[in-house]
Amino acid sequence: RFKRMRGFNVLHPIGWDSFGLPAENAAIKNGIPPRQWTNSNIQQMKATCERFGFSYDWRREISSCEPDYYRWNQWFFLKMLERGLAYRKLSKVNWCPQCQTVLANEQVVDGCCWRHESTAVEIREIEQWFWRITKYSDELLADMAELKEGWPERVLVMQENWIGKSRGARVQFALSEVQAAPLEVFTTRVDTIYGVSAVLLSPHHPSLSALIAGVPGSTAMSEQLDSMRRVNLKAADLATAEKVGFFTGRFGLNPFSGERVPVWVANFVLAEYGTGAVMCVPAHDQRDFEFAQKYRLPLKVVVQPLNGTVPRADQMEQAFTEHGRSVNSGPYSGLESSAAIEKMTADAEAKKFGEAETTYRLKDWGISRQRYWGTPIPVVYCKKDGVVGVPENQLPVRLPENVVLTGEGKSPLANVPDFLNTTCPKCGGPATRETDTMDTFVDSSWYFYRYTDAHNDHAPYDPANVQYWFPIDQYIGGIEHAILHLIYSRFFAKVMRDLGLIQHGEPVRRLFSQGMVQKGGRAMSKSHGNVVGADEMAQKYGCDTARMYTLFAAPPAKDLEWSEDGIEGCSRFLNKVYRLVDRHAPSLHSIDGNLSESFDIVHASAKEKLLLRKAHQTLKRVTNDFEVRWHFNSSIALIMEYYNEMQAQEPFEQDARPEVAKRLIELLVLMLAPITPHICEELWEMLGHSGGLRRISWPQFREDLAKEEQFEVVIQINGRVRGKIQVEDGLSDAETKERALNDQRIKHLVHGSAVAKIVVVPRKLVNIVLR
RNA sequence: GCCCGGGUGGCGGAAUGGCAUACGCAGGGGACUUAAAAUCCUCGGACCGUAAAAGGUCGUGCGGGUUCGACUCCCGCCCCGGGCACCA
Repeated sequence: RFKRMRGFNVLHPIGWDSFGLPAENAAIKNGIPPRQWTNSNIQQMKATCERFGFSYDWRREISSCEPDYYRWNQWFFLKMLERGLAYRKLSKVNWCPQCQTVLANEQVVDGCCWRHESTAVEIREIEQWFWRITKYSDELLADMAELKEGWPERVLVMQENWIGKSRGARVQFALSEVQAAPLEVFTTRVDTIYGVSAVLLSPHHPSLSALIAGVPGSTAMSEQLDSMRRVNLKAADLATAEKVGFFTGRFGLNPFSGERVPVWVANFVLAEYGTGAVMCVPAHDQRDFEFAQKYRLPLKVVVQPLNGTVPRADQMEQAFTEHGRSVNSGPYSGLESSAAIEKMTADAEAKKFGEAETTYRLKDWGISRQRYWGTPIPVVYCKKDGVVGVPENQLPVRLPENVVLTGEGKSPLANVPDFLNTTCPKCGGPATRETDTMDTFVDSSWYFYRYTDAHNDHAPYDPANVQYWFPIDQYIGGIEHAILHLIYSRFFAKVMRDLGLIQHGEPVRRLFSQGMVQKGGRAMSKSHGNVVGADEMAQKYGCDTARMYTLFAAPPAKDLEWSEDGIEGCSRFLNKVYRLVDRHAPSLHSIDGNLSESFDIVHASAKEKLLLRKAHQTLKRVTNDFEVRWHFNSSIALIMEYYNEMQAQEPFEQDARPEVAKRLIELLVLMLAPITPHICEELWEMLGHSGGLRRISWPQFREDLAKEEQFEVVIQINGRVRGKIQVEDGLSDAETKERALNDQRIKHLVHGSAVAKIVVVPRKLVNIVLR
């Protein structure tokens, strides 16, 4: 509303992210079909939005569970399939036994489901569809430079960590006694390789069983391996779990030094990162240090601090992990760490036992869900042609209704023969449909583009519309979206750009992370069951009061423990404003309150001056609070102060011309209009205006009206306030100083002391520093 | 462990190096009223001081620093919230 008053063409849309598990679970619990349950919720929420006057553009309303929306999810899927961005593979997945479905990596929190905080995620092997978000890892990282201005730093940091780029080298350790492919390790500190005491393998390392076969004691080792693999701790516990390992009986050869080093299995080596094998350098890695201490592996110092001495191996209490200078490192001794890394990597490449490599923590996005209430994946399986995408002209693949929902670990769609059995688009022979549905984060990854063209039935949107509106000027959302939704959306924009649909690569220019509203110390949410109904508040106090109070309670960036203490104050205030207007409206009804550009405050009465100044000073700060700072609570406080001043000057119409009196009241109403639109419409009409506030501009701030003639200057002695004087504008520093020193009380206090210095801040303060 | 936020009256919070506690809530006192509601006026950081004033000292998580002057900037801690976490 404020931006519209400022003359902007504002697109303020609304839509319903309406697919997903909660609807399905509620349907199972209550015996209502998900669509019915979902749509009745939408009706209710829509009524609330309308009641509160949120001024959404309802012509652009969308709902992701409708075929006219989700067909475009399917369309994007097919585009990705064509381009090799969608692929299917048997993979270990996170499985939530409560949800009975797969979770994306992003949906696993502390080793548990993001919805079921106490349910540990299991690992299962299932055929899954993936989207190749990792193809964009570098770009997702690099383009964050564009977002530095408009995005909160913490969100960027979280995304950067999530992508987790690290540069290093992959180095081969040949096995010394067996005929087998060399072990490959990934390291970011190849400069420490002369300090290697062992090669450590993950318990899940693929060549492990072949490696230990035939080694004495291999049966015991297999048992030990089995138990290590079974341990399925929460990620958080994993980080603090005790380090355990055993020697495999095999040896590898350090390609740089030629040294023979033992190969160990260690529980803390991650299988899914790098190569699943690392080099163990106890002197320069804290984890290796702890492991080596426990198993008495040798410790060899190969890096020393730049301005220190070589620490004695037997006196080290922890690993020295920083960069420094190489020592005991053959031909590389004496090089600084970064130079050593560069040279050793180059040499490894030249001698073909290693190469530079960059790894990422980001993994491809698994989008298959074994549940009903989502977008069907538009693929059929044919005995002859294999995996075949559904042709575009057959979209949407409709989600069948009247399906028996079981909530058990496979998609209910597999039990719907009419859906399941189809013909192959290629050969016309019998085929079956994919029965998994898409992760609902697909729905929310591109929905905002649809707002520009919500009813297009031959494309997700007309690129020309997107060209006009995008990138989004201002996106608002909770911090919980920092990684999941906001990284998927950025990925989607890049895919759409590569499809030639859009010109830009970043969908959101400015992001505002609002605080979470809490109740009883937890985020207010349906799943916690601690939601305070907005309708009840509106019922009791009116929706303008409710709107005002939610803005007044705290700045929007802040988390807020919800309480309705204080809403009475907003209610009282709006009543006072109403009475003020009601009091003056009859006499001012037919007056033109538009002060001309040439209106000169010099000729105004004292009361006119006082109130016009207050009004325009308020206007200046309120405008800034709305536009720049987003501190709606303090803008409301300012408007209250302005009202208080008007109230204190009553009856001001006696000392103010009617057009001035009217303008003063109009300014109050206009500043409140974005906050409490309904009452302001009424007040505006009472003041004699027809046609409503719809096309009324935000009032123009006038410096000349806001300007003070007199200023209160604080007099300090040694930084403590000791007096105040009134000075007129334009008084020189010297004169201000003079006046301050002539003040009776100051004279008295300064008397007899030596003045070391006097600081004058024009129109504000004089500080007299006594020695 | 690392990275972000945050810590101000009884409460929500204000103050972008210049009068700390604006605005509002709750509370005390008063006016109006037969009474209540509503409304209006008024007082509220702590301590010392005073018959009451006037004054004074301390005070924005703790300890230092920079500055004429610090809630604000710098350094070091503590506590709370969030994120990442055996990523080699």
